[in-house]
Amino acid sequence: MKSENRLPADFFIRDVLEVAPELLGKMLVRQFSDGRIERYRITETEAYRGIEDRACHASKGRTPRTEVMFREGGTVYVYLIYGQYWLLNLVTGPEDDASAVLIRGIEGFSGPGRVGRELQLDRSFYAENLISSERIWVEDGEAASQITTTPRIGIHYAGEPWTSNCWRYLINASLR
DNA sequence: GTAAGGATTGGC
DNA sequence: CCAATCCTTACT
Repeated sequence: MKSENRLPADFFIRDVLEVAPELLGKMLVRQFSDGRIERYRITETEAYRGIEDRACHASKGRTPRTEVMFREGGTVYVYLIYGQYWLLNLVTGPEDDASAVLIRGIEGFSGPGRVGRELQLDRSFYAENLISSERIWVEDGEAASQITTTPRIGIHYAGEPWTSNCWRYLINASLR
């Protein structure tokens, strides 16, 4: 019952530009340490596409931090930003395709830092397997009826065409 | 060892 | 628009 609707690995082992928009409307599920299970509808995502994408962390090479992005899709990539926020990414594509989707918003919580805070993420979630994990996974949900796209946020340093690519996806034009 | 900078947020 | 905050990375 619990995992009936859990998305399989195949969902994530595709081009990040397909996965990122399709994640809108899906349910991000978190089982906390006290056993409480919460489900959050995904409302905003961003695609980071491989080593050529200058906005993608993997463009700086395979380091201890980015290593998980090079793995097969279906795992978690978390990292600490500004020394205070854990940002949640879902790795996509086949092995050696260093792409991932940044979860920028879930229903009730707007902004990637707030998502990580609500989900109580920390470094122990690095490389967590979304297919087998007992504390975080993704379930199917009602597809988004309308999707808005814009350039990605906070990557001014990346240069063209990366700063202009509309790789940010939102439900119902729910801009913040 | 030291310094620079960041896929943010919140406040002015 | 700007500062807080502190870990990661790239140097000296």
